[in-house]
This record gives sequence, structure tokens and C-alpha cells, in this order.
Amino acid sequence: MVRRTKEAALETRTLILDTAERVFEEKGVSHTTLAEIAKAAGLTRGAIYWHFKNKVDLFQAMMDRITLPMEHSKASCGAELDDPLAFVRDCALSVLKQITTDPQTQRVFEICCHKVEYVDEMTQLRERHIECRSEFLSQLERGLRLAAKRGLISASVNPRFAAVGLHALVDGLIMNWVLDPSYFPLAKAAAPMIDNYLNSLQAEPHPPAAKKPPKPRTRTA
Amino acid sequence: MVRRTKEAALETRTLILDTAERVFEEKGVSHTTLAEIAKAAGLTRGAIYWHFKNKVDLFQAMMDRITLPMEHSKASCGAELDDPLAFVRDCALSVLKQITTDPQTQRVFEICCHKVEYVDEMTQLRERHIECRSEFLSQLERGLRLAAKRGLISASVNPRFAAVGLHALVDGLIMNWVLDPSYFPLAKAAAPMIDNYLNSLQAEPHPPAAKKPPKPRTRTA
DNA sequence: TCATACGTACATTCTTGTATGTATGTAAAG
DNA sequence: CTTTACATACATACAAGAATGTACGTATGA
Repeated sequence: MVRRTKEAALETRTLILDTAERVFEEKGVSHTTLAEIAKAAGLTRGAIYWHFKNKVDLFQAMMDRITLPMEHSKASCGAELDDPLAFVRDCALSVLKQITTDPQTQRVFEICCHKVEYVDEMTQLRERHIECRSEFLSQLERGLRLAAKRGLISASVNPRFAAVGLHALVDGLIMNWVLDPSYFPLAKAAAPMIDNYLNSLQAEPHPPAAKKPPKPRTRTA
Repeated sequence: MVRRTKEAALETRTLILDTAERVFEEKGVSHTTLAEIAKAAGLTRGAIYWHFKNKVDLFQAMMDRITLPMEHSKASCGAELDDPLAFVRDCALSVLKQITTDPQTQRVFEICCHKVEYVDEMTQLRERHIECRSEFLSQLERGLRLAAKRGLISASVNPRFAAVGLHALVDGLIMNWVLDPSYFPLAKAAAPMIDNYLNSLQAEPHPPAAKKPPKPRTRTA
């Protein structure tokens, strides 16, 4: 079963990536051997070593299929000028939408959240994640700052921290849903939750919800 | 250098756990060999195998030092009756406080967030995490439900979803701060952010912040 | 004297990287 | 249009190291 044409080779490459995705999710990246991936794909290690330098290279390629499109999609945007809050809302909901609708995104998120250790060469992936977060945050902050300037949100909110909070909310929702999709219906609850957060930015600050807490208490996250 | 007394043996055990914490954080759990831990502790694998069954057992013991106290601290509580919102606020802030003040908690969080793969025997740790989350959520939901009954928050909010959102916010703040503590000053920003979220529950719902988004957009988290 | 608390030695089992084999597509030469 | 030569796309085989679990040795405290 030797494939020779360009297209067939690319099919093989894709098959390896798809298979790696499944095996990585099942066994974890570092507990997965290239022999396992090869066997699951009906190939041998030789095929994998032909298309990829080693396991890390294969993993990066697998990640790139998801992250590269996400990073490139931020090119064309000036829409925040029309309605800054709608822009911010759209930013938050679009990523939630992709997670809840695309199974491949779900698998890859599950892998990079719970099935890989960020050490050695994997640390660059972590730094890339940080960079992405930084850009995403800038988007939100820009929108919120514009909204503040136009009086769409309360003047008392710090756009930077509001953006950090919104991102934390989105991130937390994703993380907890990936951890267990039966936890709550993310697809349906996403929009109201985001809207609720954005509403809180429009409201004038209330008196603090609580006075000095009587005694510190410890809880688990 | 052979230690014999009970106390000395317990010291050795603690030394192993402390060392494992450091090495796990540096190299990742599955890339760390017991020989490395032993060497870093000035011992041999024999000592580790005496105190622990294997690497997984050692890891569990290391986790228990943090998680067991957190789980047991939920025993005595009826304080939510006085001021439910203060109770909720306290729940959220106490866990944030522990993370920002205790270096050991920071290390262990860093490990279980980015330096371990949840497969095989590690999956039970994941399920335990889910259980903890569930109980934490129940605490929040109970408090919010009580607050709703007393008219302390808007009747239009769903206590369950409000609790999920608050937990997602706390979780997201922790995750993003652990990922890079220089990202934002969690210790100082925590309280205002939580208060802002709780305020949003008191406010009557505004008209939606945005009408139909013009076109879907994709962003990275 | 016996259980404890380790250190040491060994056999076995993966896993990796690489070297090598091989069959097919492809393109230039005749 | 064939033949020849080379690159492609894999499969196979091999060597080397690393990690694990266990068996065993040993010295000390009770």
C-alpha cells in the first residue's frame, strides 16, 4: 500500500494529523508513541518520520491547523467604529461559537488544556498562547475604550481591567465547559452571560455588595 | 546518611514531596524520572519507592497537601445566612487570596494546570477537580438563591447561571494569572472585579448591549 | 532480634533515531 | 513512445539509551 502521487501523500499527511489528534486526546501527548499513531493510522513510523521531524513537530503541525486560521482571521477589522460594544460582544461570542460548534476545535482544546505538558520545546507554544491572548485583549480594550469615550459604558470602569475581566470570563467558561461539556449548556448560555457582563459595565457603581468579610474562608476552585 | 527515627523518616518524606514539586514544575510530570527527583533530594530511588508506590502515588500525595486542606475547610459554614452576598464575595475572594499569597499553592496550580496530562490514573484527579467545582458552585448558587429571595439581587438573574459565571470569572482570572503573573496585578484587581460582577447582578437588565452582530468574526482566546 | 528506612544492583521493557530497503511516479533523453 | 535515471513516499531493521519495578543488601533504632 504505497502511495506515490502528491495528492496521495498529502492525504497521508492529513491522515497522520487526524489520527494524532485522536490518539493524543486519548493517551496524552507524552504518553503517546509514534508507533501507536502509526498503527492507529494503518501506517508505520517511517511514514511519520517522512512527513514530520519528530513528535514535537507533528504536534505543532496539528496545533497549527487550528491556531493559524484563528490568528489570521484578525486581519480585517474596522467594524469596531460603528458600534464598539457590539464589536466587543462579537469578539467574545465568536470564539465561544467556534468552540461549541466545531468538534475538531473541541478536541484540540481538550488536548492543549489537559493532555500536554508545557515544557522544553512546548514552552514556545505557551508563549504563543500568551501573545494571542495579548492581541485578543487589545481588541477588547480598544473597543471598550472607544465605548467609554462615547459614553456607552460607565466612566468609572477601567477599560483595561474590564477587558481582562471579560477575557477571564470567556476563558473560564471555555475551560470549564471543555472540562465537562455536560456542566452547563455553553451554546445557549454564552450570549446572556456575556451580555450580563457588558451590562454591568453600563451600570453606575453600586455601594460595595458587602462590608468587611467577618473572617477569611478558604475554598477550592 | 541513613535516617532511622520516625521523625527523620517523615522529614525525608516531606523532602521528597517538596523536591518533587520543584522538579515537576520544571520538567513536567511525565518527563520527570524518579531518579531525577531522588538525585535532586540527595537520595536514591530506593527512598522514594519506600515512601510511595510509584510516581503517580507520589504525585497524588503532593496534590493532597494542597487539595485536602481546601476540601476540608468547607465544613463549618452557616455564615451565608447573615449576608448572602458577602458570603458569595468571601467565597470567591478567599480562593483568589490563597493563590496570590501562598507560593506552594502557586507551584501546585502551575503543575496541575500546565505540567501534567490527565490520562490513565490521572483522570481520577480530574474527576475530583470536577467534584470540587460542583461543591464550590453549590455554595455560590445557594448564596445567590438566598440573595434573590431577599431581593438583594435582581429577580431576573438565574442563580445557577450567575454562579457558573462567577466561577468562570474566578477560574479564568486564576488561570490567566498563573499563566503569567505579570499579566495583571491579581492581588489588587481581584476585589474590584468580583464586586463589579456582583453589582451586575443587582442591576436591572439593560436593553441588550448590541443588536444583531453584522457578521460573525473569529478570534483566538 | 526484628522491623524500619533506606541504598544498590539487575533484568526487562519501551522508545527513539537512523540507516537501509523498495516500489512507484516523473521527467529527460533517445 | 520507450527507456533510463532519479526523487518521492513510504516500510523495515537495528542499535543504543533510558526508565521502571523488584530483589537484595545493610545499618540502625526499638
